[in-house]
Amino acid sequence: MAAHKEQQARAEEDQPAVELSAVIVAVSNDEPKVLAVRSGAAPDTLPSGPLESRHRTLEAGLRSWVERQTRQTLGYVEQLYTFGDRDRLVPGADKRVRMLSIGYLALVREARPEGASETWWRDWYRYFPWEDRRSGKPSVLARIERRLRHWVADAPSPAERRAREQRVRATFALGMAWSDERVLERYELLYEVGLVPEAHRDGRQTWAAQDDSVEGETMVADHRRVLATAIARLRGKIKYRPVVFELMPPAFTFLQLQRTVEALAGLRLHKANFRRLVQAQGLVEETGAVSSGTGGRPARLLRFRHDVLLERPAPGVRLPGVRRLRRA
Amino acid sequence: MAAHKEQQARAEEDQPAVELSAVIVAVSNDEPKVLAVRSGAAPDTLPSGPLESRHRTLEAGLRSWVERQTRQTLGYVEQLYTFGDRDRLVPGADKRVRMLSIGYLALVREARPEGASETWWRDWYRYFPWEDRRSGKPSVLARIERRLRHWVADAPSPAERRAREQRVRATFALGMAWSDERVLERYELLYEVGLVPEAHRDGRQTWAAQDDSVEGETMVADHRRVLATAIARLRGKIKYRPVVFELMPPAFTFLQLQRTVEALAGLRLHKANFRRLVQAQGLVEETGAVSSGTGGRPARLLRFRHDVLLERPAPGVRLPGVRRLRRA
DNA sequence: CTCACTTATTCTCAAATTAAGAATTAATGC
DNA sequence: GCATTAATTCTTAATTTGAGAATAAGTGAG
Repeated sequence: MAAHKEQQARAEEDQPAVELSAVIVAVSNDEPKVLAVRSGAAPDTLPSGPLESRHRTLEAGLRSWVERQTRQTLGYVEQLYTFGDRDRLVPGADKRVRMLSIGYLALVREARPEGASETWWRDWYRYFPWEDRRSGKPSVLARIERRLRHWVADAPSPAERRAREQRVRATFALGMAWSDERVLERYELLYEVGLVPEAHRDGRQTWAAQDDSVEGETMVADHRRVLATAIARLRGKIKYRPVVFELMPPAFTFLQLQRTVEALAGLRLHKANFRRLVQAQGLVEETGAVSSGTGGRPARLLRFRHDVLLERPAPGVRLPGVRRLRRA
Repeated sequence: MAAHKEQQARAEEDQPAVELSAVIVAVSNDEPKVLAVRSGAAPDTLPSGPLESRHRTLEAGLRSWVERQTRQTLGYVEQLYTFGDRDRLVPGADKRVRMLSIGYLALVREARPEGASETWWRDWYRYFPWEDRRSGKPSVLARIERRLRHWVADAPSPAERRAREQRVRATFALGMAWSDERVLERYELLYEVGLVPEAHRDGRQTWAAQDDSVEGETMVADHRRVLATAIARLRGKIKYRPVVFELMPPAFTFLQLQRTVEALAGLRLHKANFRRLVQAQGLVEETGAVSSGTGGRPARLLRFRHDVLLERPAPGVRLPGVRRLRRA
């Protein structure tokens, strides 16, 4: 078929560049950390590397260069998403080559000292300060909400106004329950409205002015978007698969587990109910030992029951109804 | 840096081929259908096409050739997974080029007559007969279970035996509750044990002999695996996002909606409870009209409330506890 | 040694949600 | 008008949550 041959030829000349990039997550000191690469004064980037032909699978390729480059041994690894908009150009290429980037989420058990290159563990809430509600509504949110309300009020038509209003309500939960998983939707809204510097950097026409940007550190290219995707995925996943345990040491207390989940979800949970839920699901068993000085009564140490992975349909650390803070 | 330059060079020579492939789903006559391409006597394939540089986004590229090739207008589209094991070779290429295939799930509202090429709507349970439990346990399962039990008994060591046992229990629910979402795990287990023809075709050393394969039509390359990924994703998604409505006509009855969900999940649900759940979530509203002759009392017609998309955190058609069939 | 303090662990109880099945309603075709 | 077929509404028991109180077991100061 002529059409087919033509397609073939076109496809070949298009040959996009392919890279693997990784959001590598650890939790230490009850804070969620992500591995970022810094070079000079430029914004942070996510570690990324080439796809080499000697690796049989994509995941093997990823593990290989990450472990070489960052000296981290990856535990759980999961493919996130393939990013490939045409604007993601290979920097410095003479012609417009599409950059395909296959994003991965990886969990590692502890934040070891940084690797060889300029690689650092950074609290992920630096990039998304509005996502951390563990000690009540963060102050950035007041500013964000104010600006979004202006944006809504400024809509060109009543229909558009309603649309904007609903979008803001759904993502930033004005008046309704905050949904910890809407990380990407929230970031995208801020981008479209022009409240993050990336929007201006990318030359978008936006409602907000350049210096209207809200707090939160930016990243190179669309890396902050990739990170948002990762956080959203992880926050969703902990609820139906026992992935938190990939971030825990071999033995831990209920409270440590709870703090880790809270760090990821950006929410505070009710202690007694959390315990009951985890226990009821049979996700853990006691080691017999107790933790030494945590200040008060010593806590029993737990370990993850590895057999649950094979045992039941799909257990996960469900969040026991978010604890309502007495007063904001 | 020398190392960097070397990497760059290596990456270039690796240049993998990239294609987009689609699992296009519709439900008609209460059966889940998927678009498949047949050529001659070869097994079915999923429709797929090249990534062209003129499209700004991957999704736009996908929509473009699917709509050209199959004459279907795609509604909801979501990226599934990027498949890129090195064994997926470009057929007929002289050297070993890696084939990267970005899989998409697309939902269309109705199964229109097939397009130009040899494209057909096929019941997805042809490929996965063991996934349909709407009228009780399908008969293939008896055979599958028998063989898996043998495989367990045949383990080389007690430890391996236990591992196999747990894996079988978890996926095929021997003795426990069936999990509709474990489609991929079940397929992969059958593949590894050698109970599907693909395993032998791919030249794997397996426990089962070639003619031990269980019922269920095979597909070219790893397409059956891609389809399993799609079904699993869709079965998961309907529970927390209102995607079923992408498959429904503009007006429908509760029972039609229920039958559609059942078709996807491969399970029967409790009628009254399903209704209550959907209603309580405010996913639908009455159109005012009623359906004509469905045999008995006419049902009120419903439409999807489009505003819920923007309104609440994450509504989906939750499955109201699977109805226990009185006796198997 | 005892008290104040801190965190762990267990209990309680009301409220909300779910599962299952029965009862009631409204058509259709003899 | 009656039998049949579905749709729709109700009922009831059981289970699961959400919230907070009560109790237990350590530590360090005096």
